[in-house]
Amino acid sequence: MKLSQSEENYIKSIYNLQSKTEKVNTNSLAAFLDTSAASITDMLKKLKSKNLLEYKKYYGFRLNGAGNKQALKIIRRHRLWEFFLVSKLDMEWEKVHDIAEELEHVSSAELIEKLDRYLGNPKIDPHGDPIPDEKGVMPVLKQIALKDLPHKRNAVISSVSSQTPQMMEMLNHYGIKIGSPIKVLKSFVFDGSLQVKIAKQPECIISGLAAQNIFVYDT
Amino acid sequence: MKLSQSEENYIKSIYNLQSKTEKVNTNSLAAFLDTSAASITDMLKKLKSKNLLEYKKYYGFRLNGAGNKQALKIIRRHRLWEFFLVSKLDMEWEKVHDIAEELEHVSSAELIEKLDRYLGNPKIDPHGDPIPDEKGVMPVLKQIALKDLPHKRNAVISSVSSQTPQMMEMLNHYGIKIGSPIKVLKSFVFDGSLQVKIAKQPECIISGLAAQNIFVYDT
DNA sequence: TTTAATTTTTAGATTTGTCTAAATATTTTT
DNA sequence: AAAAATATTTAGACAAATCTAAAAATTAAA
Repeated sequence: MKLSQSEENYIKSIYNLQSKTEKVNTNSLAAFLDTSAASITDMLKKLKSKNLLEYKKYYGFRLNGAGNKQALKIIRRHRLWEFFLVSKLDMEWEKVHDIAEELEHVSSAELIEKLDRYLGNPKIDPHGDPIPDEKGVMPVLKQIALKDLPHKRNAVISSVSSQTPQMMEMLNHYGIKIGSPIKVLKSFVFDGSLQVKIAKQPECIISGLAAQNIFVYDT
Repeated sequence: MKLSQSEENYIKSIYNLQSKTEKVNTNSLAAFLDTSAASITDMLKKLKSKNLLEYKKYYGFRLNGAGNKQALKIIRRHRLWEFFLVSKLDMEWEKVHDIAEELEHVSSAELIEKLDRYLGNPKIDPHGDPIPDEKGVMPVLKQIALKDLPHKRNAVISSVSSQTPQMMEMLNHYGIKIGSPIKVLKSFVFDGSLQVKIAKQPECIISGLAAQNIFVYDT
């Protein structure tokens, strides 16, 4: 099924809202898309007629199986492009969203599968969000504290718990970014500090306290 | 200036037709875009109002300076993406046009400049067409017979003169494709044959006759 | 349980890009 | 140079996606 850019944007937005609330309602989607409630109603009719949506007037709506599948396809494209922009083109992860928003609508299946292979079948995007596979399955990623990551295991930084200026200063210094590949080389029992290798940067030491507040996906 | 996809497609098409005929006329553009003459007239008015076009009713039209600049920007994006698809994603050059047709409308300047750098500032796309630089200047590429290419010079295969099945068989065997990087390692005076290195493939020997019929851009 | 407030939908208009059919201009032919 | 053929433009309509304003349905409040 060939969808217009608008239809794709609506589907993706509904998917995102759905993951937070059970049923999505017109006004919240209107707010999310910064558009009028009337436009939402118009598009809902259209998506319903294409059998992507469960929708009863005045009762809210949610994607059905087919709609969810479409959403995952679009999200997959978006996140793969984000990964590309950061890891290959060296763009900053804060900036790639809007560009990926455009690239995601290029729908060639061959393109996306080759891009995926070229990128090494990444499991999470630069914002730390999981990338659905070619069948639309979200990878299940267990998030653990860096201090609990076994040695030599390839992992990816997923989040940081403390966002104090002091912490941020240190993260910046070590070039620690969401999505950066990381590996623990050695741990020191004395103070819990770790010797780690982050992305392409030289090895460095991270304190035990930092290692408790940095979380990674063990892939 | 932000242009719609349609506007960009018209501009690009006019540019292409212009390179063949002096003035473009309504019907030829309609045929080229597989659309009605009336649509052409509609869009011409729009492009004229945006000052991209010299257009006098019933007298044909052509892009002005600003229009040409826009066209070159779009062509640059198209050809860079084609290069990416072939050289990085390993797609076949016959298949990349349609995908590049979609990618070319993603207009972030930063994206394109970073893509260009990432690809190594290529000068020709996989079809052998030159890629305009970031200022919109088409590179001037001198095309010479492979037999006249100096040793060790980095060149790119641009065309083949003879397209007999026998020739094609040989080209396929050696993996010779338009756009492949090529370098002459050694030449044998006795029969004019050359030892060459093509793309990532192992070194091979090409006959003097073949070397007369294969043309390259000396970059 | 009526009234008030909120949410959602409908009605009708607008913009962009397209179309067909008719009108007009230009070019070619006789 | 008038008629015929061709090319181009205009007029009017249509579909997609949006909007505003008004109507209808639902929910909350008094």
